[in-house]
Amino acid sequence: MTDTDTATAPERKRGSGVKMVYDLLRDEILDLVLPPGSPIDEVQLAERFGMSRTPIREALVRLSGEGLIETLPNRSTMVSNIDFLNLNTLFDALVLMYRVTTRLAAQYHRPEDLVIIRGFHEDYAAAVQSRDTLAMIATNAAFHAAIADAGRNPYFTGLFRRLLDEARRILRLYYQSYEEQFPQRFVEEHAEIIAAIEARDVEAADRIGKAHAEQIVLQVQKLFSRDGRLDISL
Amino acid sequence: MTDTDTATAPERKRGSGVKMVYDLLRDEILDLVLPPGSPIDEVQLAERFGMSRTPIREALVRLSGEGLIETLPNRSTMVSNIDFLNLNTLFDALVLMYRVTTRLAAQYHRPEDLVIIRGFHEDYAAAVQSRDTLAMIATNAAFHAAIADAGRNPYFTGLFRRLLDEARRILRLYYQSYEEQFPQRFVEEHAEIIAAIEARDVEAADRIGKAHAEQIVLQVQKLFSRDGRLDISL
DNA sequence: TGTATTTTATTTGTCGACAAGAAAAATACA
DNA sequence: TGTATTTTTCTTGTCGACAAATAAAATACA
Repeated sequence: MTDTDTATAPERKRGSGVKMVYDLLRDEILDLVLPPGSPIDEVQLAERFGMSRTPIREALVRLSGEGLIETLPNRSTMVSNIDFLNLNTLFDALVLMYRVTTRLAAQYHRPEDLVIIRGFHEDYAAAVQSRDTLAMIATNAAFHAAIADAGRNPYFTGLFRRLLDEARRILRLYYQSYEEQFPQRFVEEHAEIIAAIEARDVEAADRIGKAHAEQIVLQVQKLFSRDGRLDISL
Repeated sequence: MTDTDTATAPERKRGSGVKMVYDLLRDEILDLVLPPGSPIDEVQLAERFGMSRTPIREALVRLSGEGLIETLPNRSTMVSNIDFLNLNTLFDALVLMYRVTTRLAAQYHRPEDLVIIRGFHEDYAAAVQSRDTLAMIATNAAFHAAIADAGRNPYFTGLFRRLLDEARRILRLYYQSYEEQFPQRFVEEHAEIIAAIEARDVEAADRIGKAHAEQIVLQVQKLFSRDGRLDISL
């Protein structure tokens, strides 16, 4: 923690502090900068951001509502653990949401949606090219979230975003060990997905989306079953 | 607002206030005691519950996270409106979650789950018998939530609960106009669902769950809007 | 030395007060 | 009378301080 953080922020817009803290903590959690189990101290955060505990607390309540942190009453707050024992429930949900959102995108997308989707597609390809792991993970999530948006079902997109968040943490582990072969393949599959959506071919979108999701899940499952590791954190 | 509320609560366990306010407001919103658009005043609530604004605010942040209330920055907070224009997205999501959760329950339930499910089944039947509309709606949601729990996928149950909450508000409107014919039919369908789950007949559970959901949706849709349904095979 | 009890330390939960922002009301001005 | 501007009012957002709850440390006691 540096000292300059608090010094250079005497003025800031009313109401913006919560969002700033929320966004930053969220990213740090999802990128494993704050690994599962990390303690979250309100006073420390208040000093770091140069504000009182009240807005910090509000940000923490939000994060808690999304399951990213866990609070022991009267005692402590920490980054939620990754539940390796129930990874299959996450994968089940992910595969289904991949299917449904891709399917709905094929049905209901508008031309302008494809522009956005293609943008993230290129961002992802660029991240793969430059072997930027964190960017790969983030842009992949953004790509699929954009597809979900094009499907225009806020309930599905809401769940899907949460699942993609959780998956971000796991992919972060995955790519820490294997930084090489698969990403290029995913780029090609993404292109196929876009084509199916643009052609409004619902069944193809469903099929490819499912295959794509199962592809990823299988790779990750293979990794974890091989290592059999259940605890990585401190 | 009565005066006795504030007088009789000088002592209360630390940390319990938030949950109390959250639970009560949530119920009042879902039962339409607080109709969509109702203003939420922090000071008023603080006086009503005899506590400061801080715990009230935390409860409101939670409700906001679930989309039950909406906040205009620096200005006001109100109960979220029901989006009648996009009801079909809610119905799509509901039908799919009915299917998936019933299906998973048939696969993964344990004997003790059935006890709980049967309990809510009887509660619902009793509510129908006594024509208690609010109880019917609440126990119906509890029944299906219990089935989802038996399926043991926290991501699906999380979304499903939210959908059931939203549906509670709509059913409340529905039953205000039609208080008679359908509930008995739903009781019988619930019994069929239980039978399929107990027999671990996954396909039957899926099929009946889907039919049950579409049954309800169709009745409600007849009152509001219609079109473009989502229909996929698992 | 090992265990039970008291004390301290640390962190959270709650409070009352104040300031900022935005709408509503009041005023000025044509 | 109608419109622009100022003033007031009302609600939220933020703050610093204090109390409660719990864990850790220190002490008492066998």
